[in-house]
Amino acid sequence: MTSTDGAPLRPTRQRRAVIDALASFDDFRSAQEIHDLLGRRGDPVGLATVYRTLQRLADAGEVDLLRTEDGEAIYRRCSDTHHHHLVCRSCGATVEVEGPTVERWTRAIAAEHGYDDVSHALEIFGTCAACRA
Amino acid sequence: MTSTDGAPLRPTRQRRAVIDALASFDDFRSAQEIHDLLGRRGDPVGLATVYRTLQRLADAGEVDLLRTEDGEAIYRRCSDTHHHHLVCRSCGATVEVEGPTVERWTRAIAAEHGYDDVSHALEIFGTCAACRA
DNA sequence: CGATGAGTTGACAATCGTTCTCAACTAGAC
DNA sequence: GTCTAGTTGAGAACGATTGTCAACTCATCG
Repeated sequence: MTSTDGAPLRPTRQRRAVIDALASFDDFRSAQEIHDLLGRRGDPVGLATVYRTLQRLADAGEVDLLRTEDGEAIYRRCSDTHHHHLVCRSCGATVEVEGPTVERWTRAIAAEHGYDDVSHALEIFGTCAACRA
Repeated sequence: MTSTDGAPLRPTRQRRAVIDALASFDDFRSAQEIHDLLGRRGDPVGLATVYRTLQRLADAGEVDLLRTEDGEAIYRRCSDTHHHHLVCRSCGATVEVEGPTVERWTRAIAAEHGYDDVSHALEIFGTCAACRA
């Protein structure tokens, strides 16, 4: 928990493998799915290591971490600017969206109630054009 | 999963106990905390029953279900209108907030990307006035 | 009142995602 | 090559949640 960050973070085969995997898909995947993917791909990485790596990346803000309805953690590489997700509830297709509107609104609402040091989590769910057909 | 709803839902001591417990606090609590609370209060209800009851209530929209950072489910009774939560990240104090701004924004963004049948989840975290001191 | 049957309960086992443990194993610095 | 701190993987451990199933509770009907 002491993300004192001083950690050097060595570039190992395993870390590279996980990062490569993340680069190979555009939707959110669970740690286990990524672990399986690596195994099938012939670049096996221990499950614990996958979890550890994903955790580090998430801490560093290099991947997004979401929770499915039943609390499972799912990951996806992401751009480093603050943004939200528009996720298709049937096929999982994800679009990163952003806009000052919500940012402003949440800050205002929080201030109004005396809350400080504000952050927020917003996910939008819908049915994408393809799935509607 | 077939929430055909036809279920009568008998008002038992246990169900009443859980509902009473929910009425006795204003922040989000985990199923286990509620289970403990009931035990201490001398109105013991089996853990499985607490989970089952909370689930039913959540399905019926009578309680809000949130996920903590580490994926644990936490519950709280709620008003039945659509709203969001402003949660103090240190003491858990919660304020229900709502406003047309976000609703409008999310719908617009979704439409812009061809997404239909939109819903969204927004939680705001911050430090409340009391905790800042 | 007693029989009946569907809904409900609770102790406990079972799942399943995730984290921990720890000895063996690097990657780089000297 | 030697050292040392960081890293890895197999498997155990954990913790929240769900499943199992026999006992129980109620409302209803005779």
